[in-house]
Amino acid sequence: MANLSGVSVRTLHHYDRIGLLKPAVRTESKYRLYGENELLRLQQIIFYKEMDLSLKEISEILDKPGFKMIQALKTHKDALIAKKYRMEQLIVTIDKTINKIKNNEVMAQPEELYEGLNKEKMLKYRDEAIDKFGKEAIDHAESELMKMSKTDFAQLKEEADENFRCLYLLKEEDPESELVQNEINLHYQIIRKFWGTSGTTDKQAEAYAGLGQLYVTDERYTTMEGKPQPEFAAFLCKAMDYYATHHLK
Amino acid sequence: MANLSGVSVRTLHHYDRIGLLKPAVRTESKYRLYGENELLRLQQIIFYKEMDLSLKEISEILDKPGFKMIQALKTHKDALIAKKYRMEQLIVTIDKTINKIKNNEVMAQPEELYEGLNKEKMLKYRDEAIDKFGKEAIDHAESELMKMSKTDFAQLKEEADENFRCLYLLKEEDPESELVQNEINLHYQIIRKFWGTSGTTDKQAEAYAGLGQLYVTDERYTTMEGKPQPEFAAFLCKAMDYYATHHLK
DNA sequence: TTAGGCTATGACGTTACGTCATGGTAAAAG
DNA sequence: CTTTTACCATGACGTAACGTCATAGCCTAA
Repeated sequence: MANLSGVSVRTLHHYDRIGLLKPAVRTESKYRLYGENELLRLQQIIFYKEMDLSLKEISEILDKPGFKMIQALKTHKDALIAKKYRMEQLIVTIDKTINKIKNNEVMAQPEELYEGLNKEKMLKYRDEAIDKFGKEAIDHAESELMKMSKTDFAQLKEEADENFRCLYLLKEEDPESELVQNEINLHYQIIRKFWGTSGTTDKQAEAYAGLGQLYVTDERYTTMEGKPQPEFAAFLCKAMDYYATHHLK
Repeated sequence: MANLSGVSVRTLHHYDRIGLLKPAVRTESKYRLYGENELLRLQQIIFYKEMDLSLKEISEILDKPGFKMIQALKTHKDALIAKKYRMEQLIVTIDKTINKIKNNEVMAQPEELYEGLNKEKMLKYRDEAIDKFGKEAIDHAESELMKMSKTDFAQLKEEADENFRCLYLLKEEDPESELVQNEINLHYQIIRKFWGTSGTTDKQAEAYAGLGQLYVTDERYTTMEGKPQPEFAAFLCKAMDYYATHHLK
């Protein structure tokens, strides 16, 4: 049986033990003898294993017919798509890391963290943020930022600026429209990078909505070309609040 | 430390035990106290974990600098690419399977196996093949085929025919040229689907070369539009033999 | 009869922790 | 000063799917 199918003897033992594939008969000397039915079942098992299903899932599929099976396969397909996506992300990240090492870019120093930004302003923002979100969160965020290289940081800042410009252009749209919400989602992802990803999801949701309030109450954060934009601030606040309540659990 | 970093206390215990991350000090009551250095190291660990590296790999990377690290990352990247590719294949397979189930295509019955082909001829071929490659291989091949649905089988047949036509068009080329060898490789893959994938690689190589001989000695297999093509048969034989000796170990 | 080759069972190893269970500690509450 | 509350530590078992011995029985050809 093992030779015919290509699986190991140990594997057959294992399948026997867990009840996935029992031998047709057991001789008096305890030898496992398999028949044609067992071979066919084994081949099904191998097939589903190739599709990365767990043995538990396989036995559920093999012992039930039709509809359930499609459901299981679809679920599994989604999982595979997610995995594939993850692989892609990781590949990109690795490439970036390799480049960083090659360029001898070391982790940024704390002093450089706010480089390129108005230092005073940032420190004020920092204090305010500590009040709003707690010292732990900010400490965490800073340690996250410190792990980034200069180019990474510059890129993140660029992304954030671009995103902000996009949102500004959408300020006449419905804050709850898909268009706006997509951009808000991007905003949230970027902000998360500044914060790091600590805290539970609902705490994060709360904090994110809170950040929206911050935009409204402090026009410094919604000033375009020197001019305060209170309506834009209100728009942002609505969009962020909607996002927090509807997309962050 | 656990709160700051987001990992569990158990995880810290684990890292301590395996020596990946030791606390800075241990109080008299055995409490683990971590300092800033440990926090930074932990964040590195988390970073590499996100990249799907094993803890062993991480400790190797963190305890050695520069070049080795790039090497490790590249190796890992290749692995990720392979995984991603695998995911893609699996997704396609699952889709096909779902479609098959939806179309209520059951596994083909043995009688239908040679449907569309000249039955007599096929049975003769079958006997001959059993002589050549042994009963086991043919039995296995048939059970493989039986697992296929009708459309699958038709598709495989179509692929085989197309491949055969291509090879015929290449009959004036050098049998060892890359062009021909690529098509021969495809031919081998298709033949393998008929055979299943049982047996060791060298046995398969032997059998594949033997199949070439079969083409030469029996013109039935290289008859185009009713006319035997002995030169084409010889060409095929050379190409297959070269492929078997050079690409099949 | 014996050696070679196959089989069975049992148990430990692998990865990266999760999840108890038991018991000690530290600091706040009473 | 004691209790409560909230952490902390160690130890051990569980997970998925077998691989890898170790020990011992079985079958068959020479």
